[in-house]
Amino acid sequence: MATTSIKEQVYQELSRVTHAISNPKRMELIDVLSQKDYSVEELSKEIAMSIASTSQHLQVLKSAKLIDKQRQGNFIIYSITDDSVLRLVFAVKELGFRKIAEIERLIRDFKTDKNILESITLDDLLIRSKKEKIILIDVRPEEEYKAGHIPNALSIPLEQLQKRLNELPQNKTIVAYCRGPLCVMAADAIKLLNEKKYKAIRMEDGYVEWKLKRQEKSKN
Amino acid sequence: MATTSIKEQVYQELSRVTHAISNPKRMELIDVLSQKDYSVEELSKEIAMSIASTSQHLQVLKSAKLIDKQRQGNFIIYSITDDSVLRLVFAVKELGFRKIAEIERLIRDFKTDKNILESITLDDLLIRSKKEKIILIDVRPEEEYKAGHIPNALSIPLEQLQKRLNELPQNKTIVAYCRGPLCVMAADAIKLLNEKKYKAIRMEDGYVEWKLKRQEKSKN
DNA sequence: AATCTATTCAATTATTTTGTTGAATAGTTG
DNA sequence: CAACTATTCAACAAAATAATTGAATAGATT
Repeated sequence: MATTSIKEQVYQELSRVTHAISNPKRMELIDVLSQKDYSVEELSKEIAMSIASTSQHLQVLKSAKLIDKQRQGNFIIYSITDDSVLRLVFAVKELGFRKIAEIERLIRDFKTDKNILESITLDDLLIRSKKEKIILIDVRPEEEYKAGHIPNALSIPLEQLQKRLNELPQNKTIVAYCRGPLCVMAADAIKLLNEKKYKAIRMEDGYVEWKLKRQEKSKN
Repeated sequence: MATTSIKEQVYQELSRVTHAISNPKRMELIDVLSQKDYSVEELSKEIAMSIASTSQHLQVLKSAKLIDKQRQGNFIIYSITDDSVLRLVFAVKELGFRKIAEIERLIRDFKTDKNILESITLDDLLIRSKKEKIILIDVRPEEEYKAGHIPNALSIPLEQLQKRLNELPQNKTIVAYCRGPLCVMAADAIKLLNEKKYKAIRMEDGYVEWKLKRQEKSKN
């Protein structure tokens, strides 16, 4: 019993995984990388942090095997190692969103602030789309859409929405989604669409949530 | 943009959850509590740490809403708040066991050390039990068995096994389980049984793993 | 081969975390 | 209601973490 037991060593190693996600910025990095692979420079902009610090956080994530890297020309591109990382982050959010009162309050404030009166989930979308014809739009950057999107979704990045309004029918319900519950893009899209008298609602879930849900269903 | 955005605040709050499980001892505490509710004193013994430190760790887990407490007579009994905590820990292990080479090595050493030549999973058990009659025994402390166990399992705590050998048939396969992959109890039981010429194998999954698997199936 | 540039490393400082010991607290039981 | 005891708090020292700046590195391009 002089040496640490194997059990303790395993817990020690496991805590490297949890330590890696125990920092807000690193969690945000994983969230961004869940949408699409990115370079250090792009990630640094996305999480509003110096390149050196971003790189340092990426090292931590890499050593915990949560992300991989790969050179592409001048850039080094980081990516999520596999879907078990998505499931881990999903489990954290599932717990946090439901149980931490402070988070519930923040999300409520967020919705009030963005004037999000109505929003639906993936399940709601499925049910509604059986009753009526729904136009589903993906307002994330086109690159993220290309990397993967919900079937039948139309790619209309937020910054192009104003110009491309004519592609959308006034008489049908439009559902917009982006990166997920914490992302503002879909909310901004809804605001614009509502001003232009479209019938538009936000979906909180994004592509990653859809992907995880689909996997779960196909497993049984 | 002077104040931190809501998104940042949410990540900050979420990181309290991940921070709570980012410590080996706290992770072990959750694992123990996953089996059954326990008092501070009992937990302190179980994780081999001073009562004051154990209590301190329990505070952290409580403030992240991972555990609850409740007084029972002279004792304060801690418990897992709900199954989303089990799912979170499961996700961490799923990732760690599969991806961290160091953990794989430790588990391999553990099996070699304990001379675990053969071990099966829950899925294997299901398949095998359709072909032949299998005796499933739960070698955890009786209290944990009472708090919940796999259906049709017989409770034979490890320390009673020697005395109660006569309850087990020599001609059938015996499968023993305990708290899960990191627990030594089932391995010790197998060793004893094999010495006594029983045909016995270890199941790596425990009650918690069974519970999660059942939920997943019933969801779809 | 030399230059260019994205990325990583190194050193530093302020802050946070961990585990101990011993004292304080609060709730129960006789 | 007094004594008891499990639990928590407080204070401390050692260790680890986070973010910055500026220098070094390692590929790619010309």
